[in-house]
Amino acid sequence: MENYSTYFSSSSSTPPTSSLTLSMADSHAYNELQGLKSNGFLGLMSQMGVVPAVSNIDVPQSRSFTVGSETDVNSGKKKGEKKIRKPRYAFQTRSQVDILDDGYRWRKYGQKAVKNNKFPRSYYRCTHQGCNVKKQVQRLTKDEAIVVTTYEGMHSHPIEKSTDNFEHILSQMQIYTS
DNA sequence: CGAATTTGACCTGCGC
DNA sequence: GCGCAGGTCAAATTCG
Repeated sequence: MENYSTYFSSSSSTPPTSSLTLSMADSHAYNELQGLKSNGFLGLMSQMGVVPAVSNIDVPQSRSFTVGSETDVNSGKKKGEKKIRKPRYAFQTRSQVDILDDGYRWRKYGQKAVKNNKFPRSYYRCTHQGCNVKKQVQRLTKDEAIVVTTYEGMHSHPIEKSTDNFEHILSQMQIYTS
């Protein structure tokens, strides 16, 4: 069921916010694309010459995106290891479905309703062992056609499914890099 | 039968 | 210190 794509073609009467809006959380600290070279989805984008950009995501409530801070989930007691920065990459995608299959296998582990959003936010985790990549999918309450997918972490394993399909989808999308 | 989803509870950080 | 909001866990349930 590859229901995504579709909307990307209708670029005629759609505002700049439509299509795909690529944005990086906290470019300030991660503009070096550490490890972004060839890691599945993100790597794919860098191959296409996509440059991380900010200021594309227009979030009225900054609460929605806690960017600029390490998502260290170490509760209270941390092992005192090196500060592992946790970059998060947000993607605004115009799609009618929430599930944007990027080739990896995700297991949903939670769903919460956001305060200023009438739509719930879904939390996914990569099912690969040792792969702690997380992603959360959220829909904008203003434009329910916009789905924001936030990736957290990097995959350290090959994609399980054929990327060809996704590449094809990407080719249909317009990526704004400002 | 195993894997993935669902859903409420629980935990933690932050603001007041 | 309390309450709110976001994030995660885990048991039960459903699906393939």
